[in-house]
Amino acid sequence: MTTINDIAKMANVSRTTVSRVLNNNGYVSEDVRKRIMQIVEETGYIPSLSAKSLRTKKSGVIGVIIPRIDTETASRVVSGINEVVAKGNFQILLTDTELDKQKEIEYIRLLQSRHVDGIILLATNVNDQLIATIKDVELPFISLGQDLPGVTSILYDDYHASVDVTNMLLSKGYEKVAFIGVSEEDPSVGRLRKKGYVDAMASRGYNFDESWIETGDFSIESGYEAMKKIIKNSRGELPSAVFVVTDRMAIGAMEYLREQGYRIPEDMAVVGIGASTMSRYVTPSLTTVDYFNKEAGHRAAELLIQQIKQKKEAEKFVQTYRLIKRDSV
Amino acid sequence: MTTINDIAKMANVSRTTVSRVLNNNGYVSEDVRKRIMQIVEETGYIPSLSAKSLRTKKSGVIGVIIPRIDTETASRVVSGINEVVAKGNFQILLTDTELDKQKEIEYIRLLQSRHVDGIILLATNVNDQLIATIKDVELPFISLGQDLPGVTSILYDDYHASVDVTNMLLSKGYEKVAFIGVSEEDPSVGRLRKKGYVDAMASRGYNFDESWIETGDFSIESGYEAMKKIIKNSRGELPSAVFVVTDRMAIGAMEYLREQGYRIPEDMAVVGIGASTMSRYVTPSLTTVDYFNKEAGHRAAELLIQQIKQKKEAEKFVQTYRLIKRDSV
DNA sequence: ATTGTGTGTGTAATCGATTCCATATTAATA
DNA sequence: TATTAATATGGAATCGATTACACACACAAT
Repeated sequence: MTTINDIAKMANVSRTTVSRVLNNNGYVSEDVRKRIMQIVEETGYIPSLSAKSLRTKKSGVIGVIIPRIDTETASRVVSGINEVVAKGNFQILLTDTELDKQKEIEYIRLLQSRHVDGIILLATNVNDQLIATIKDVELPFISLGQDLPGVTSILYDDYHASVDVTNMLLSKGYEKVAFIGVSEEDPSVGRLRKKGYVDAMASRGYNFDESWIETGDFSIESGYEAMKKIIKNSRGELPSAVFVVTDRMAIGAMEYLREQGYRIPEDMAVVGIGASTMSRYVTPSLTTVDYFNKEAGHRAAELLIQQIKQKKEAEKFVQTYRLIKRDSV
Repeated sequence: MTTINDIAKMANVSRTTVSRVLNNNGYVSEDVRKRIMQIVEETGYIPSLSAKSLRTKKSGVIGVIIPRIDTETASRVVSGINEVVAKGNFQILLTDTELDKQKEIEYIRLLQSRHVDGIILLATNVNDQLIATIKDVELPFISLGQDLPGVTSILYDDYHASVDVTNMLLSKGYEKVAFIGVSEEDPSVGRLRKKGYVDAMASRGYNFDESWIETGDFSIESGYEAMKKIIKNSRGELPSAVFVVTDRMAIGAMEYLREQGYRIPEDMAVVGIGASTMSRYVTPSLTTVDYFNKEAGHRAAELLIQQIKQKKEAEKFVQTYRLIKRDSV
């Protein structure tokens, strides 16, 4: 590998001058600049970013921590992040926790040791150790999708989206709305979305059966199983609609209903959240909520880059959402 | 940030000794080792990987170049790669070309300057400049999905998969098989898959109309448009089946057929490639080919890590595939 | 003639690790 | 007892960049 010293020698100047040319600062005569640039071209020299990073404490890399890449939500977010950071000549160092909470913390440390300029975290849970670690690393930090105290967070409006969905169902005359959620360890998807449902039901004076509420684990299969349980448990009084907090689980639920010969939406309406590509192409097409994941990624990246440029107070941003009405309701 | 020097000072030893403890090599007394470890714990010290990388010429990072993250194929591959490299304590530096050929080359250079230990490339095209660049960087390198001369490549068996799909359709009595492909600039998806179709048709003695062949750009919409064109162009003699080289485009084609009131598969059978999640949940479920993308990712990562450990000659590996028969045929 | 300012370039310290080499102590072997 | 080997530690060079500081020169202003 050619180094800055090699270039300097070949151009008969000091490495300082070469550095000046490369970084476009300080005074350099046009003559020398040209000579150096030519040698750089010829040799195909590329500066070592490890060395640069060691010296400048900046890496041009931003760390992204996600629970799983192979979900549409995550890949959309990452795509959004990438579009923005690439413009700022940053790269993404991607880490995937595979839903392991402990790894969220480990990876924050790891990214710190790699001198990333900032971190975007898609957390699946919130706990004190996590918050403490984030504080401790003292890096520009964005939480996407979970409200982390003291940390700039970009939030989906889980509560209101959930209220809207439930109200929409109630308004359409589906009085008996079942619910498939996820573990309440996940404050956004688990707790808030459920709270929205519960509150909306209560405020409209509908009482609902506990047996209408089931929990899945984000997978299609778990949606299928949850639907099965709901049907099994509620013999006698079948719900007329089911609100599922993710599209994938909703697809699973639909699958079960289809298998059992229930018509959607005549026998049971189904609503999901996520606006997955699939939701549009299943039959019947699935009513869902678009969370604009890619835009959230954009936003996160923009905010992070701002923070990298100058430190800021923690802020909270709530993304808009949009109810997409389709044929499953 | 605490550095190795701080630790050394606190423990009253030289930084050499600290380094020995941290890297578990050379002789260190149990006494000193414990003392150092305790201080490391207390301070939460993490070694600077930039410094380490500068000195050792290894970064523990592997570069991944993909055409788009927000496709199921790519995210599965990345997930597969991640599962393997994470075990070896590597991280992924992700770059997304957004289908820009020139960026493939740029990113190889960039990753080189970041001292990645190796690169996995999901190329969309093959050209001399690309090959030359790969040769030039002299890094462990894996091409996934395209056969790059002189480069270790993991290949999907596009040709035979395509032959099989076509034969399967012909055997089932669909004699008039239309085809929706992509640009032949993409040797694997564009050229090989088409060749498989053409050869299979020819070898069975079926002649086919050029008007049955259309080209899309991987998007669902382009599949829709291609299907529309085929139907429009072939008035009089409608094909009885359509072989679409990606699931997404196949879904688009199905959408058009449904809209126009054609029954699938009675009026027109449809086959895709990719085994996307969607393919299973659309109605009718889509017959497709599973390319085992995640496993391909595993394989790529394993090979890369092997190559990082010791340089090897370029090899070619062909992945298996599996025809998944569903209701669209 | 002197001082100041804008240019242009180089010397050397620095970032935080690893590692070669030297040295000291202790234990084992001849 | 002398010699060798194993164990334990430190000094200093090194990786490849950036940057504070110093210096030299040209030209304008005083």
